[in-house]
Amino acid sequence: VGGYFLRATIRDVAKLANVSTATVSNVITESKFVSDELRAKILESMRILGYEPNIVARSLKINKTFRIGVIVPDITNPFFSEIVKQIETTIDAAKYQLILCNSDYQVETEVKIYNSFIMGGGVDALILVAPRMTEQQLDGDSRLPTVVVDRPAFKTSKEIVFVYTDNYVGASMMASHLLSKDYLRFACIAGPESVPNANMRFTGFRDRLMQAGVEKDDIKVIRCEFSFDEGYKAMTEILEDFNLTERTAVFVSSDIAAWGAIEAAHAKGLEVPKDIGVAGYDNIYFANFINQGLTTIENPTKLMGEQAGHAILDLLNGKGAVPGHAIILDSSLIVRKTV
Amino acid sequence: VGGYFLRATIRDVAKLANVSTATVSNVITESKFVSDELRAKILESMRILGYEPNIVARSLKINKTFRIGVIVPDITNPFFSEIVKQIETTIDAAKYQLILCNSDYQVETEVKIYNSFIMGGGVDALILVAPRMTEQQLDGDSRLPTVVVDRPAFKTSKEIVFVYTDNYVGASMMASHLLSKDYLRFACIAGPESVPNANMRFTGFRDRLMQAGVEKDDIKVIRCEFSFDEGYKAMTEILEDFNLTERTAVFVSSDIAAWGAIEAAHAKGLEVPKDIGVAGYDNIYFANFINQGLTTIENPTKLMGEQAGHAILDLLNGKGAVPGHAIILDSSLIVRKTV
DNA sequence: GTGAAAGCGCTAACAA
DNA sequence: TTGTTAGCGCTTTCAC
Repeated sequence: VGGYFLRATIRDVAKLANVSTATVSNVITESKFVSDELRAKILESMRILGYEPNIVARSLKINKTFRIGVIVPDITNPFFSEIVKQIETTIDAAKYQLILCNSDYQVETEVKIYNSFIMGGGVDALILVAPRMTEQQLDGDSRLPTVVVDRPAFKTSKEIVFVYTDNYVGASMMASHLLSKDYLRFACIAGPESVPNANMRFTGFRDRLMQAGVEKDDIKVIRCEFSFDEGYKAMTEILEDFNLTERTAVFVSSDIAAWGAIEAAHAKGLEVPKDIGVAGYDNIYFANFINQGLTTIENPTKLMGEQAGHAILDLLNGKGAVPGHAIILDSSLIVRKTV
Repeated sequence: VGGYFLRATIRDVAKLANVSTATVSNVITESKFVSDELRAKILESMRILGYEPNIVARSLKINKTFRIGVIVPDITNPFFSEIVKQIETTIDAAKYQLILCNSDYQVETEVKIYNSFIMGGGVDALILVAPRMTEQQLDGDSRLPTVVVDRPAFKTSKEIVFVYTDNYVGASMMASHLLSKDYLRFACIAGPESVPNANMRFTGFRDRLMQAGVEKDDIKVIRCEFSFDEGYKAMTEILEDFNLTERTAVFVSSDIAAWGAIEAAHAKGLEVPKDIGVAGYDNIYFANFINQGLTTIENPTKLMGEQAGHAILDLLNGKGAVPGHAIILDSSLIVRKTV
């Protein structure tokens, strides 16, 4: 269609330079020594023909694509986009490219994408960010080196490495902080039950509270997706049920949903933290500016992305191939102004 | 390394089913009729062997990868992540995958990535989001169908389609609005000069203002990158120079920078819009909640992403191959509370 | 309706 | 040091 010319192949170059394709290949890959004379002639021929190696043919031959599949719930979520960006930066340095897929928070979609990767090939490895599929599925018939980010490790026989923070501990730090601020009633806007870390956050929070003597009835739970809208809705619901006669705090299990929750409180004419306390989780970039500064738990996205990138690179280079290896990063309490 | 088994090939399947590879291929691609008997036998063999076609080999043969390269300044920027997400959704429906690269707002990086795509192959097409390279570079020796998003069209002989809004018009709408609000002095925190649309926004803004009789000296300009941090810095700088004795408004040429600018104003003890008006551009998802609602210009990210996706698909299918075809989307003024 | 065989563009063993 | 050649796994013409 209109104006496209045929690409030169290695054979065209070889012919023009009067050498064999093997020699051309050797100057391209720098895998063998080629005399200066020939090398110059070949380079010149390549220039004349505008030759660039066909990456697909090479991939087929060497059985390596230099591409890594990344599955993420939603690239639009700042928490995930930070991670992806860092992954990209890290693997780019090693000449790998990233194939990005959104699962849209749907397990079925995630599994579909996952299967198409592990079966179809076309990538050398896989990075799964906050995956929701079952451990069995993850431990299934993949032949690909895999790193799982932001999900607790589990026992596996596969070449999987896990990069995450201890969300149970994080959530209980937040609970302690809330306790120290003299809140009496609590709500948790927790993430979906299909997300292991959402459950870690909820149980970490609740356990710490109950351990401090808070009654179960004084801890309301509501589940929602990790999004602004759902956080907004969840908070609206809570506000309808709850009478705020006692000092109450809401722990929302992601900053983005916490932001939505805060706006929902505003919409009801409530001030944060005066009328109700709201805490988040993740410490996304913007957290610092949500409602003058959202109190939250640091979930080190950059570090996670970086570690995930390095981990996958290691796996690809045959290092760090301990099945189920876990890289556990630190998280910490970030006290700001919403609680 | 440890536990990986060899993938079955089409020949293994053929052997097991006692047919030729051609027949197996025919059932896979459904390109020719195969008797029910053989088809069943082949399907069964595939199942037994856990066979899946090697996508790389197929790509080499049919000279098509079903992958599209997408270059974006920064996936972490909500404006871009929205676009990318929509692109992904759109092309996914046509079985294409997306290879994501961040240029980090650097022209050199962008050009490097661009070249590696147009030379090396490995993708069937390219989508460039808000690219900064020159028109000559864009009109250079690419053989790939390309769509350029969020940048004004220019004359080209290549199979490029442009998807964008008229930023000159958008900015002048904002200027009109500011005028109607009786502001007397103006500043424009404009994007980098290397970005065509940043200049459109600035000139559209200034022209409208001067046309209404505003003196050039009452329009301050300062350039910065499209980011929260840079918007913050730019505003800080403006505030040091400007005495706010007269009603002044700052037009920031992206929402994300506008947010930074607003926070900078807050840091100086100023209230928006009481002490100073701030307007943005793009209407990103969060704009609705920045400082109770950022006044801005709608830049339809979803539509842009969608149109870009469809455009690239059309190009790939040989449709819409008019060199330099432009798809111009509407933008509109979104009046909220910061001005 | 099915099969034999060529060949996509490259790399790498082996030969010279 | 350089060349010959087989073959990666697939699709596709062309016989049958």
